[in-house]
Amino acid sequence: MVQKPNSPSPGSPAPRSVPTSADVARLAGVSRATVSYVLNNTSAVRISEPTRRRVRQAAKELGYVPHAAARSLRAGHSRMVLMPAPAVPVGPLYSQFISELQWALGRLDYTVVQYGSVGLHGDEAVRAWAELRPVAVLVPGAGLGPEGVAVLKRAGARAVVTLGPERVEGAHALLMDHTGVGHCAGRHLHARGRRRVGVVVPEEPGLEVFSRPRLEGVRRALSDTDATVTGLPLAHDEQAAAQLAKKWRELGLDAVFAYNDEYAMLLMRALQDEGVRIPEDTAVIGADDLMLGRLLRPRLSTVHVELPSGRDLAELVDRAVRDPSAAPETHKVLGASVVQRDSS
Amino acid sequence: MVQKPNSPSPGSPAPRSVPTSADVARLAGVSRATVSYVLNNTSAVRISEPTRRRVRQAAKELGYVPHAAARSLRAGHSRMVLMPAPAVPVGPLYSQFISELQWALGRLDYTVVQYGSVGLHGDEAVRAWAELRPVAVLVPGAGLGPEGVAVLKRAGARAVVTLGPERVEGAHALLMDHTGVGHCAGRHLHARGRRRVGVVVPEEPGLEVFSRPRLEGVRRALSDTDATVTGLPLAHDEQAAAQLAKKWRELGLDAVFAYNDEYAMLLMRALQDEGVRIPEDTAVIGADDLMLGRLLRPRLSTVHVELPSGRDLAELVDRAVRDPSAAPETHKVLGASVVQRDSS
DNA sequence: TTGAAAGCGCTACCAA
DNA sequence: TTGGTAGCGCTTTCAA
Repeated sequence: MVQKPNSPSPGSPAPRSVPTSADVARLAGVSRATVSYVLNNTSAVRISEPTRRRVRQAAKELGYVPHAAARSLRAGHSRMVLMPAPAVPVGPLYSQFISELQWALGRLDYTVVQYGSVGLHGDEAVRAWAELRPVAVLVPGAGLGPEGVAVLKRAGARAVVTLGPERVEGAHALLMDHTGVGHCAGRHLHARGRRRVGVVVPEEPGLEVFSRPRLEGVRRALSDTDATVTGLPLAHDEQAAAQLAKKWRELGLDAVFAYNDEYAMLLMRALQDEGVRIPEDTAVIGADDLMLGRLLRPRLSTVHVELPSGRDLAELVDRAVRDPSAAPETHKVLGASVVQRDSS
Repeated sequence: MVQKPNSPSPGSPAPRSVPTSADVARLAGVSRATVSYVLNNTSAVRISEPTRRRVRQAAKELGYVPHAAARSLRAGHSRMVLMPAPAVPVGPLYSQFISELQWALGRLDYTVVQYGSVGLHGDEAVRAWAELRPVAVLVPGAGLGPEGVAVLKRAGARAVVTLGPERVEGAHALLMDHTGVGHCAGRHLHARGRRRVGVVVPEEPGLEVFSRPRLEGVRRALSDTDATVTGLPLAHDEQAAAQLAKKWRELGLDAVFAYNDEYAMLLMRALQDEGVRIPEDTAVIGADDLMLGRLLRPRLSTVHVELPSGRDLAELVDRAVRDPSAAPETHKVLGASVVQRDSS
C-alpha cells in the first residue's frame, strides 16, 4: 500500500493518496475541527472570515472531498435509501416511477441508491443491503420475508417498504395488486359478451410476479359465470406467437387478455397474419396503456395501470424514517381501469 | 439519540441499537479480534473449532451484520462500482446491458451501485459520487469533463470509464458513436435511390445526446451527394405525429430516418393515416432493432445497434482497477448495421 | 475564535 | 490460539 507522502511532489501527476481533512487543516494552518466547522457551515460556532477563506482555499487546492463512509460512521446514521435494482428489464412506466421517486427523495435530502443484486438470492441479498446501513429500504416485487425485514431493521433501517403483491410483517406496504388488472380485463371481456377467454402468460422468467396475479384476476372475475379461462404460455418472440396463432381456431377462444400491450401487439399481429379477425373472431385487450396500443389497427384496448406517485412514496418514506415506531402503513396503490378502443 | 443498552430487554421488540462485533465478542466471551477472524475466515490465523462455533452462534443470535462503511474505512478501499442512474427512461437494450454488466461485475466480486443523480448537476454530481469513494465509476452519456475525472481519481477511483460520444482526458472510453447509426441509415437510404431525406429529432429532453449525433451522421453520409437532409423535430405523441404527417407532402421528402423504432412506428402510423404510401412515397427506417419493428406492416427497416457486452466492460473495469497507471483504453463499441425489411 | 481529543465499527499487527 | 490496541476520516464536546 502506498505511504502517504507528507509533501507530495508538485506538478507530477503521481498517484497521490486521497486528501483528508487533516491535509486541508495542515495546508490552511488550522486544526481539523476548524476545517469541519468551515466546510459544514456549522452555525453553533463562529469562525473568522479570513480563516474561512484560508480553509476553503486549501480545500479547493487539494481537491478535497469528504469521505461519506467516515462521516456516516461518526454520525451513526446516513440518509441513504436503498432499492434493489430490478433484474429484469421492466417497462417505461416503472422507470419513470423510479425517476420521479428519486427526484422526490432527493428534494427531501435523501440519497437514492439502486443496488445491483442480480447474482444474490434471498438471505444473501438482504444481508448485503443491511451491510450498507441504509436509513430506508424499498423492495419491489416479492421475495422479502418477515425475517428479511427484521434483519434490515436490526441493521438500523428505520423504514422498510415493500412494493409488491402482499403485506410483509413489520414493513410498510405499497400493495400493488395485479389481480385487479386481470379482474378489470376479465370483467370487461365478459361484459362484451365473450365467454371463452385466453390469458397470455409470458414465459420470460421474472415476470411471474405480475403474470400470475393477472391471470388469477381474470379467473376470479369470471368464476361465477359460464365463461372459461385458459392460460396461454407465450414467449416474447415472433415464432412462438405464430405457433400459438396457428392453433388458435382449435382453441376456440373468443377473447384474449394478452398480459400487456407488448404481448398484445405480438399476438395480434400473429392472429391477423393467420386471418383471425379482431375483434370479430377474437377480442384482444392488453395492459399498461402504452403508446404503441394507440398506434395499432385496430386500436388496442388496454387496462390502464396507475402507479403511485413518486412524491407520495417519498413522503411515506420520510414519515416512516421520522417515526419508525409508527404502525406500518398499507396502501393499495395500483389503480386499474379499462381503456376501450377497437380491439375488444 | 438512543443510548446503547448494555442488556437489551429480551422479548420486547424495542428499538434496540444495532449490534456490533463488540456485542458478538461479549456474548461469545472472546475478543473483537477473534470475532473478526472467525467471521472473515482469516486464513493466517488458526482458531479452534469450539471457539468458531461460539462466535458464529453469538453472531446469529444477535442478528449481527458487519458495517460496510466501517470495514471499507478501515481497509482504505472498497469494491463499489458506481454508475449514475440515467435520468431519462432508456430503452430495453440499455437496461439489458446494465443487467448483464452488473452480473459480470458481481462475478468479479464488485458491487454495482446506481446512484440517483436526478437533481444534481455537473460538479455537484461528481462530488457526490466522489464522496462514496468508489473503486470505479462508469459514466454514461456526456457531461463529465476532464476536471470531473480528476476529482474522481483524486478521491481514490482507480478507474473512470465513460460510455459516451467522445473521449475524456484521463478516463477510459467506450466510444458510443451514434453518428455511425445515422451514417448507416443515410447511406442505406441513398443507396435505395432516395434523395430528400428527413431525420426525426425527438423533442423529449435528454435524448439530444443520441439524436444530435444520429442526425449529424446522416448529414455526413449524404454530404458529398446531391441529397438533402431535413431535421424534423417531433414529440413522442400522436398529435404531434399527425401534425407532421399533415404537412408531409409539402415537405416533399422521399425518405425518413426516424431516430429509433418507436418514433418510426409513431410516424409511420401517422403517415399511413394520411395516405402516404410506405415505402413507395416515403421510405422509413428506424433504429435499435426492437421487436415491434418486425410486427409493423410494412415491416420496419432498422439500424441494428450493437452495444458492448457487459462481460467485456466488466473485464475492462477489472483490468483498470488492477493497474490504474495503465494508459486509458479507448474502444469503439457501437456496431451499427442496417436490417432491411419492407419499409425502405 | 480555535484546538485537543474521544470515539463511531472494523481489521491487522504484535505480544502473550 | 487468543487478546490488546492502533488507526482508517470524520464530527463534536470541552477547554483554552
